[in-house]
Amino acid sequence: MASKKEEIIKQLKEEILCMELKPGTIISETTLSERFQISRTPIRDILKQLSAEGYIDIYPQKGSIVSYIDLESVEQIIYLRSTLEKEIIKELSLNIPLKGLHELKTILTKQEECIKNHDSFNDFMYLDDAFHKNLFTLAGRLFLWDIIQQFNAHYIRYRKLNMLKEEKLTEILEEHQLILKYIIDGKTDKIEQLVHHHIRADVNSFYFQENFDEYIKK
Amino acid sequence: MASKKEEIIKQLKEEILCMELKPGTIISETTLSERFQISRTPIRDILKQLSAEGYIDIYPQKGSIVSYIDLESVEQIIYLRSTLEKEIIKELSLNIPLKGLHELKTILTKQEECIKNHDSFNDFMYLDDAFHKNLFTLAGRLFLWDIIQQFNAHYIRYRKLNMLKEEKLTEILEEHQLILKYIIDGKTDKIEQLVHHHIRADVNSFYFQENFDEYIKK
DNA sequence: GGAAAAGTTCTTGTATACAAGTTCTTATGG
DNA sequence: CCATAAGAACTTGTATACAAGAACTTTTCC
Repeated sequence: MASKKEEIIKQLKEEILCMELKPGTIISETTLSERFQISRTPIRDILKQLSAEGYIDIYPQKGSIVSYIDLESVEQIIYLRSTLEKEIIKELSLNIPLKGLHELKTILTKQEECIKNHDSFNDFMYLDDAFHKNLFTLAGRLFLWDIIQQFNAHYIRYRKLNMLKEEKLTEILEEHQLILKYIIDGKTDKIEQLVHHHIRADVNSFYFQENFDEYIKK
Repeated sequence: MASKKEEIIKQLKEEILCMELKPGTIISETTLSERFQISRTPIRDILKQLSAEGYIDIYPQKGSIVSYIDLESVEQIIYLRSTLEKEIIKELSLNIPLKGLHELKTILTKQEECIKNHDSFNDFMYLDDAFHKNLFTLAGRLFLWDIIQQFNAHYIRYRKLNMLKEEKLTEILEEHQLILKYIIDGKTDKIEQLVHHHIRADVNSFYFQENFDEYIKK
């Protein structure tokens, strides 16, 4: 029944990422075991894993809570991503397979439609992730993308709180298009600055979300 | 008794890293629970963690073995380190605190002595790690150093198998000294190439270790 | 009334019994 | 003799009982 555990983990991650389970919420082993009709032993395994990925904080012999968003983690992950993606995209600009270009274009087309149709922020951001993940994959660095995902709990929630205005989404899309253009044209020298700005862009627009502070780690 | 678990983890990690527990060795929960005089429940917690960090592979409902060295992981971690360190050292070359310079120099002095005294490979590599960790710390990126450490099980063992000749150690030391010189002189432009070579250097000398192949993941 | 201490009721941590699955051995039939 | 199937002896996975610790409530004493 490994799949049952996986199911529960997926479920809890979703609830935490979409802030249904708010930072600070007490996580009780017995409550969870009743909810999912499973004993405490596998629940403990699940909590260990969620803790390792930053979703919850375990206080030994006291209890666990949904982790508060740690701005330090967010900043470090942004730095990591921006540094790696600069390098990766530079490499792609020297040599990218045609099939890869096609996949990237397809994603950008979908993002355009997303904006036209006024789809949800989540749908757009799903495509944003797909675009960046594709870059890693094309460069043979999916391994590193997966590592980053394991430390993403804080970053994703942060981004969610900073819900972007529609004009911001357009900006993101335009930058994606520009990145792709630079890759195609082999304009290696211009990539560094653009990617640097692109990864950090959403950090600059976090002002209009209410009740922000109570979710942040002090 | 969280410290008891930590002790056991530390012990097992050591035995795996120094190849006392060879890749492919079967890890039995009951055997470990007898050896450490503790029940299977905490042992399972320990195995989960060792698995997450790549030290062992768990085959559900079958058993666990000490992981074979995965060359793919090694290559990816080297890429990650080299990319990050290029960036970090460039930043340090623009602005490094005096105290940091002193610490780095102290480490290099110890490495010199290490070579003079014909100390063990392990002692030298401990100082190598200390040097690089210090660079991360000075740049405010200890967070990222710690992430890398979590995926180091393959890299460390690989490096160990590639036991370096003494002249190679001298080369490493000289490169460290050069890195430090570039940082001090602010020669940002020269750093990239040097660090790139430095991180990848040990990859080029893996030819003279016997029985290498049986430890490698196919 | 307030403070400190004892006791109750939570929490998680550990040990163990049992269930379920895998592998190895043995036996049986062709 | 070999192949296949049945069963025994392992493995890990789960449930549960119990231990130990933390927090909260109540009581007792000043």
